[in-house]
Parts: sequence; C-alpha cells; structure tokens
Amino acid sequence: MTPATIQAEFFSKLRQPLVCEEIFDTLTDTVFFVKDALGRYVVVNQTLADRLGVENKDDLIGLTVLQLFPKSLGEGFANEDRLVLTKGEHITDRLTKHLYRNHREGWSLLQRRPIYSDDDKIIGLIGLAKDLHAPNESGEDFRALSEVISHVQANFSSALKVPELARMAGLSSYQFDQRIRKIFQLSPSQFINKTRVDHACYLLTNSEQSIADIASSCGYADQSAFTRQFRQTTGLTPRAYRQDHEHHSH
DNA sequence: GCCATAATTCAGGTAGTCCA
DNA sequence: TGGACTACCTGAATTATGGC
Repeated sequence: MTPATIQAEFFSKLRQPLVCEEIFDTLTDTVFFVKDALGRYVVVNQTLADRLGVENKDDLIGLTVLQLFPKSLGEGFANEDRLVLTKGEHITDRLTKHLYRNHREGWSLLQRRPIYSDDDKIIGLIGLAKDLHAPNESGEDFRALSEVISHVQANFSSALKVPELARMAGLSSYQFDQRIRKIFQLSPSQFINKTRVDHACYLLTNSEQSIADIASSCGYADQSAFTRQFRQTTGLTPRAYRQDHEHHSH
C-alpha cells in the first residue's frame, strides 16, 4: 500500500472536509489561516479573531488582510499573499511584524504555502504566524535581525559569514548567536544551512537540474559539500531524496 | 549579561572511487 | 565518460570557561 492510497482511503471515510483550525484554536501564540485564490480568508483560528478584536471567527470569512489589518501591516501581508498565489512561492521563516492582542504590534515568524487543485492550479494558500517575544521592549533587536534574516534568505546562494551578519545586525557575535537561537532554536550557521537545504529540497522535487547545479545555486562550493550536508540534514543523499519524492508523486 | 580566549567540533576543498 | 559519492586534511565556526 503506497502512502498515496493510505491517504486516499483515509480521506474517503471523512464525514466532512478535514478542519484543522479547531486544533489551532488551542494555540494562543499562533495565528492559522487558509485563503482562496483572491486572498480571502476561508478558514481561520480563534487566535486571529482575538487579535483583530472579533468575537466570532466566522465573521472574518470572505475578508482580506487589507480590510482587516492596519495599512502598515496589511499591505505587506497582501504582497506576500500575491507572491504565493501568483508565483507559487513558498514563504518560510519570514520574520515580520504582526498583530498581537489589544492591537499591539509584535514580531512573528511567518510561513505560507500554495494549495493546488487536482489539475495543478493554485487555488489558495495555507499559512501560520508564530509569535516571538522581543528581547527588549522596543523590538529594535528584531527589526535589525529581520533585515539580516531577509538578507540570508535572499543571498543564500553566495558565501555568508556569521561575523559579517552579526555586524549587519549591529550586534556582537555572542548577541547575534543568542538572538538567532531564541528565534529558530538553531545556531546562525545551522539557520543558513536550513535555508539552503529547504531551497535544495524544492529544486530537487520541482526541477530537472543536476545535483551539481542545485549545489551551486544553493551556495555550496561544490557538489560534495552539498551531498554531505544534505545527507546529514535529511538522512538521504540528494539523488535518493529526488527518487523518493518521484515515487510518491506517481 | 556580556566579552575574550582556548579547546573542540564542524564544514569546505581536494582527490579519489564507484557506477550507469 | 560524467555524475554521484566518500575519505582526509585544513581552516572556520561553535562551545566552554573565566573574568568583569
């Protein structure tokens, strides 16, 4: 029995569509949402309703971020939604301002993924935002860090030095290390590696590029360094990972 | 809590092997 | 023959520790 048939058998028994937001209602530090192709909420958890000062979460269904959030936040969220809905981009670990309780702004770690129909069209997106707690009241550390994290996520294909990133954030190496660990539970170099491996996984399953080409485009000096790192992180060599995902998708 | 420094661990590069 | 993988050496990054 393949994983696909196990899934198909399970879903065929459901009395109603699988609803995840109820379990996410219990996470008071995490906002969960599903949106349609126009960026309108179709599923939200109670945490998002609480943040927006809305008693019933169903009142959010059909609305967009531009209608619900202050302009300073809503426009940024709408731009990110567009990237996912029009280009199928994956947004991973984006450090960004979000709305906490009582309309207070705080920092969160955002994830977004496109949702596809049977005929491979993007019909919506699924996402969540997990609260972070600022090491100082003003959140200045996160503001500087968010720029450095964006820099890493945009430049992981080139050489990145941890001391240089710490300087960019205006922090000592020690402070930078502690902040990154607080957010990601990873060291700075582990975070850089995770960013690279995430992108490599995407290219292995969504492109025909050779292992060597993927190694190069993910910032590894050569294919051997990539293979070693990839195997250490995922437990599989790049080719085995690609073959494994080909089997599961067929 | 932060920094400096020494010890330790880890990652990258080179060179080589294996295999289709 | 070219792509994928591995062993080994070296330098970089991380961790531990002591002092402020």
